Amino acid sequence: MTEQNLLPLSEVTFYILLSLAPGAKHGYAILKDVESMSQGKLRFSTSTLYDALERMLGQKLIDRVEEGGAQNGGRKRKNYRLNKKGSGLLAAEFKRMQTLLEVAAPRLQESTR
Amino acid sequence: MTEQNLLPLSEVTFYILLSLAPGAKHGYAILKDVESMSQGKLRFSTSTLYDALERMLGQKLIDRVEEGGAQNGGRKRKNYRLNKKGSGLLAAEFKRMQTLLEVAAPRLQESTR
DNA sequence: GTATATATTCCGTTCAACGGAATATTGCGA
DNA sequence: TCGCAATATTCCGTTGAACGGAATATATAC
Repeated sequence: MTEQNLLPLSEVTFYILLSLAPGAKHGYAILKDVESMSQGKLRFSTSTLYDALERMLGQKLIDRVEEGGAQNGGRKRKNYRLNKKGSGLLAAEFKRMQTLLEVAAPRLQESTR
Repeated sequence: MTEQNLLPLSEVTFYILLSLAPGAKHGYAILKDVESMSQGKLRFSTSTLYDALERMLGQKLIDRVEEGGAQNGGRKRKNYRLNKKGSGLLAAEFKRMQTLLEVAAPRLQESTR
């Protein structure tokens, strides 16, 4: 999987990476963070979020770091941390969007003339 | 279907709207246009393109305008034209991306510190 | 006329995204 | 300590966008 093949990022992937950029978080915290980042406009269902986290682990964009907490057999909160590949991909998507906006701007003018 | 529900646009939808902004085109011409717009980096399969065009017709983002050409019973080239809803949606997606970049920029800094 | 480029349609597969319910854990006030 | 709300994760089934690739049709050039 080259970086190019992963672009463009889906909205959920982009927001997860963005949410983890300042530091590790567990799933539910990401959910709330995205909600506030988007002024409540964006709300992913839990399945969408956790599906995406699993996928991103498989793609090696993020790492899971266990937290002390729940006892044996119980569920633990799982923390996720951006790794090098993940932050590189986030930066690449950022650039992709910037470039796209530059390409799009002059055409947008034409559509409203 | 409100405009919000259609956002974010998929890459193929965005590029189709963008390609039609300067004027009507038929499917294959859009395909070639997108290729050149992206300096050959982006190439949709024909099924992806024509699937998207059908969907966008259903969503009333574009209109089909028949062209003189092929005789009775044969296939005609079909031209597609951006309508008001389509160009509005393109503008909305443009703004969405701009806003997203603004939100993302400070976080990107943090991820590379 | 036949090869090549242009153009559209069709078929089957995969997988991200989703709603929503079920399950589990933590914190807190009465 | 009981119970309730908030926090947090997992599970299930469905849908539809995106895709590769083949088939089909038409136009153009030689």
